[in-house]
Amino acid sequence: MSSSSPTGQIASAADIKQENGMESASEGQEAPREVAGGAAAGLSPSAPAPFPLEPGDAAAARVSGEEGAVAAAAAGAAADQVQLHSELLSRHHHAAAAAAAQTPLAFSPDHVACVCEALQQGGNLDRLARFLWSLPQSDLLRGNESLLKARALVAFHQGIYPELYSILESHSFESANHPLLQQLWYKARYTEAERARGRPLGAVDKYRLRRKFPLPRTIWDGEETVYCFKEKSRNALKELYKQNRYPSPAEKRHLAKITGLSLTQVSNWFKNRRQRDRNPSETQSKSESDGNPSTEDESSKGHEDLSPHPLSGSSDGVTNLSLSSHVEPVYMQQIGNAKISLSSSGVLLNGNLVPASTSPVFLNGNSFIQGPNGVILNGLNVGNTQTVSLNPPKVASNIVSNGISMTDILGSTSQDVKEFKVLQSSSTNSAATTSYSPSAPVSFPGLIPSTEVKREGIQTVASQDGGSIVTFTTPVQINQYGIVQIPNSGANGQFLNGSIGFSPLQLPPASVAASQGNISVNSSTSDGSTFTSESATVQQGKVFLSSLAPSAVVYTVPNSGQTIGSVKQEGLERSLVFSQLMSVNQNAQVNANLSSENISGSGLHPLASSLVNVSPTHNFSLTPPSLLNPTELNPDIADNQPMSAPVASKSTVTSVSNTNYATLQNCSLITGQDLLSVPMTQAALGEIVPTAEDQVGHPSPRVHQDFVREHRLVLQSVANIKENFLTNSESKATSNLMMLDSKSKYVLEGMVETVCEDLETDKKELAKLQTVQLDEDMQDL
DNA sequence: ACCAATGATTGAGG
DNA sequence: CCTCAATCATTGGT
Repeated sequence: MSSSSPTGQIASAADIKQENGMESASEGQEAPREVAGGAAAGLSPSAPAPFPLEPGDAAAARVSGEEGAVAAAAAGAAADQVQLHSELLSRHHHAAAAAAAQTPLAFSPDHVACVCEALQQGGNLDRLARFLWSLPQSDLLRGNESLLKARALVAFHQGIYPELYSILESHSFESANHPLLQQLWYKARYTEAERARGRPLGAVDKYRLRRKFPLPRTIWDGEETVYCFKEKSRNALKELYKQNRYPSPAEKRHLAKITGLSLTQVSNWFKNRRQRDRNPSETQSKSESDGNPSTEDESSKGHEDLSPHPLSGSSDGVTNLSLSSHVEPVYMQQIGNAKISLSSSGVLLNGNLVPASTSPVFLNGNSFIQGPNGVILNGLNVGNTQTVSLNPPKVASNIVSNGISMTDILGSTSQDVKEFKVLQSSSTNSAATTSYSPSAPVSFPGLIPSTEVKREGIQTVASQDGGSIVTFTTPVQINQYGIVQIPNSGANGQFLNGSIGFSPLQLPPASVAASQGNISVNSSTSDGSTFTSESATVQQGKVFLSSLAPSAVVYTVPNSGQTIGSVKQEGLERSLVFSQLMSVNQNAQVNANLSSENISGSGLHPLASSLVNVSPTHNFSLTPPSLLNPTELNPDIADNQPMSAPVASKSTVTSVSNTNYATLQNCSLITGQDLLSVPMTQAALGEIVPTAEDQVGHPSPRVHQDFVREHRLVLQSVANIKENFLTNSESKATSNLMMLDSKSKYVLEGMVETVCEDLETDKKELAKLQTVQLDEDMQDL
């Protein structure tokens, strides 16, 4: 092209502003876009918003900066290649010599890269072009990213767009280069279109082009965005908004940090959100929050004032979780690029960000499962517009989150600021832990980037009802919010494996599984040093509580008194809802209360309502305060007293004293209709209730008390269980089994990972873990 | 092309 | 610097 166009031309600030309505947010947007992992780009074409343009245009400006010196020097040298050459050679002649051996040119790839970068920085594309021309087609340089980038720049500069596209699509560039390359990509498209059209493009035209030519994954992380914000960011914002419409600056900062958005964006978001909530008339929005316009947080709005929630007071941040009982609008939180919708009977598990705040509020609510046949929250809430508030368990001051001292995280506590820090106390500093970077900041509690966790394998799960076996062919994934997505393939409910990771400071992870009247609640927690997980499942009116970990919190909801619209499904015979949160302390007891009504009515088996009551003798620091705010449920039970609900007459209760903690595996398996299986790996628990043994036997697997430190062990165990499950189920063709499959392990990982703030690192680490796990699975199979 | 949703901007007020 | 109200611009759907 005309040499007159400087690098900056790629996108002038003004230009950019026009192209990007959110230009002011560019700083913030840039990051998010880079980070994410990708999910099927194909599904959602939504390309990231117009890039931030910093890089491109900034180049010129930046020249004067730190890099300026280098760039200038290099550019100058470029003017005299020979000189530069000799300089470089003299300085690195060893490497250069090596390179020289193969090519006529005495540049080592590093040198070339250096020069390319320098020229790019200097904006001297013509010289860069000449320099590139002078380079040999050395294999050594072939994969060099700097060189490729330079070539792309030159191609753009010269208007050779096909080549530009080719370059951009042929090499996976580092995320650091994405913004610039994305600009090139789009700008080239615009230019092409403009030429073809013979007139300047309007904003809409450019938008169409962006949609038409989505960025190749080589220069885009694939993170899906909606209106420029990533879903996860949006969810995080929503979560906080539910609790506090007026976040403090600290909260905003933290939110900005975890969402990757800029502070301005966060502020704008809240501002807009408030405004739009205020006058719904003008712009009814809010609908999107949970996919369910009708319910959603409207409730909160309705009765809540606009003032920020105290969050510390007795009210402790109230999270309003409202689930719609509507049959059709099954909402599934969108994760990554995959949009999975559940069928009417589907179960939805939506784990949202669970903010851990230093203030006494921990909501792990927000996660819910919604479906015509049942609504389940991370163990929290069920039913329409129920308000659930949980008090955070008190945590010992010495809690460390994977290496991060609480103090750091809680530093702002005094300000009554809810910091979203997630603490992962489990496996504290255990060096054994394979892979996660302890120091990494946490982005979302117990979550794993969806892309990381996504599992494509086919999950076979037998549904209870009708004994039909449902196979999941769709990927199940857990996203950063700990959301477990399980595509619901049929009319019959499926089970969900929960185990949504909560940070230790938060409520114990509770996950729920439900299928046609079956609910399983799986929660895991840790008490600083012990990582445990419990699970409770209800199937066909049965409840399985496999183990209680210290600090475990369990909710129970006697169905009897409660009218939980969403939970009581038509087709659902017996539904169990845990509405009551109980805190478990030393003598923690968890009682699941099943309403006989539900159970009996459906002609369940005797075992129909079986409970496992576990009382860990373990002493943990978490104190009572973690309760479910019963206000709407059972006011009388509202206190931190461990509550034991009356056991339904028909229910069988098994109680187990666990001196230690339960392992995750306990909850990995849920047996079929007549079975109650509560595999306890702990010796103490050992012989638990193998009710119907013909069922999957229990894998009892090797449970390691210290599995806490060895995630892999745990994972492996899970794998084994899975295997067993499969085996058994096969033998019993029709066996109705429910299993919390391997997904749980991901959850586990996620919990561990929670501590990591550095997504990049997380991903890598996770990938490793996952790989290991997969390998193990493969072997097992 | 139309429209709704949503992020950003602007100006006023505190 | 923050919030609010009004409004603009982009995005996403149809």
